[in-house]
Amino acid sequence: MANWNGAVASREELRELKRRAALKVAARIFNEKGYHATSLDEIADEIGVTKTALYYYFKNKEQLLYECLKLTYDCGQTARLEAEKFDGTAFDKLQHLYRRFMENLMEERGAYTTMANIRALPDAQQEELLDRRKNLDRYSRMLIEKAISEGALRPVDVRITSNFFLGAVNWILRWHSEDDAMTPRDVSNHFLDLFMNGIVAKA
Amino acid sequence: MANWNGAVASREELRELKRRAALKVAARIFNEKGYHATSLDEIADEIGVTKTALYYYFKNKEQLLYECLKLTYDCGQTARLEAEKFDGTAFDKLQHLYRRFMENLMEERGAYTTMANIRALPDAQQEELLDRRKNLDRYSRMLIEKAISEGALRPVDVRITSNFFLGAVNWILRWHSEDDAMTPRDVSNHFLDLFMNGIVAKA
DNA sequence: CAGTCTTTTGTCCCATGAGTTAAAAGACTT
DNA sequence: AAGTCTTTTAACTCATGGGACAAAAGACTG
Repeated sequence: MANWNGAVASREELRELKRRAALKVAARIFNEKGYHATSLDEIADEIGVTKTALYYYFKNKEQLLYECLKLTYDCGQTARLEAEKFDGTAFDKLQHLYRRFMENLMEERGAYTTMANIRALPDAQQEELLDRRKNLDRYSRMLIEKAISEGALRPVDVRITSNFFLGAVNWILRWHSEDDAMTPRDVSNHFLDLFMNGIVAKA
Repeated sequence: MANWNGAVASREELRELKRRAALKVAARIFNEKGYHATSLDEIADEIGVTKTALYYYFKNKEQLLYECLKLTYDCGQTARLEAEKFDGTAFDKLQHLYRRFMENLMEERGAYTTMANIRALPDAQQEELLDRRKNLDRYSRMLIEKAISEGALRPVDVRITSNFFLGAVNWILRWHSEDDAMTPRDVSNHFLDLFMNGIVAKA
């Protein structure tokens, strides 16, 4: 009974689990202190191994950052893919896109490397990540435009509006912590409400 | 005619001018690459002097960052002070606060070190800057609260709302460049409109 | 133009931290 | 228990960059 599977992880599963754990720690410290200010020794210490052990799992420091950032960008990407599949008007899709995006960010908090400097990466990886962001932004603008032409939204400037909300969303992780009184759901609801309806009292 | 003043700068004025210029360059590079990834040699090179010359004007690298950040936080602070003096309802003051804040940020672009890591600074300076931010946030919340009780705003969650808009504003410098088609005025007008009225079409 | 500031430079020191290598410690197989 | 993987470690190299220092180059005064 070498391995009554499901309970015990295989070699490769174990490896993957350890990678994940390391990424989570790395992401947290990168965010607290910044990429360049964080030493591999520090990350390793926090995990409870030595620096060299990290090199067994990751090619180098850049790779570590790259994978952290990828996890972050996945939050937006999966939200986009979900919204695309979603059946409804552009207005519905827009809401879905941002709701899922916000919730992913707050839940996948381990990946919170939103603020780290992409420029630390080699050009190729930089471009890949920027492309993803661009896709999200493009999709967001497209939906806004469509929702306007459908009459659901008033004729706002698409670029400004998209940046407006993306900014507010990206900022969330700066003030919302894991143990916040408000759940991710609460926050995303409120944000959507503000985005859609503004704050002035209706006459 | 040692110095037909007004045309020629005095020693101290000259010194101040050079400090300013250095800060502007430093701020730009800190933002592009991050504080820790920027070497003093690099900043000095860009200015056209040697690293040691910088030490004549600034105590050390931290000081450089500190002063950059101070300039950034001044944008919010002056906006707050202006708003406080401003005569009008809480609603008017709120608009004024954010309008000036946004415009200051976009105009004083040289100080764009918003995103740099405050944690690189010694605790004392860190606290000082965080206090400033807190003051701005507190004032913003207070105005929102007052404007609600005055009936100008609907009863939104004050904390969420303040963070919502501060996020959108702080993000501006990530996408708005000096030579953008939209002037700071345009952007701030549009942002205020979005903030106040939201995007859904009125029935 | 000698003497005294102020500004800038060239050169050195030294800590930090990324990445390498070879060997040790576990784990799994037969 | 011997042999062969996989995982972790200790010890080293080496480039980078912050900061110190003393000397040089300008500028202003009498």
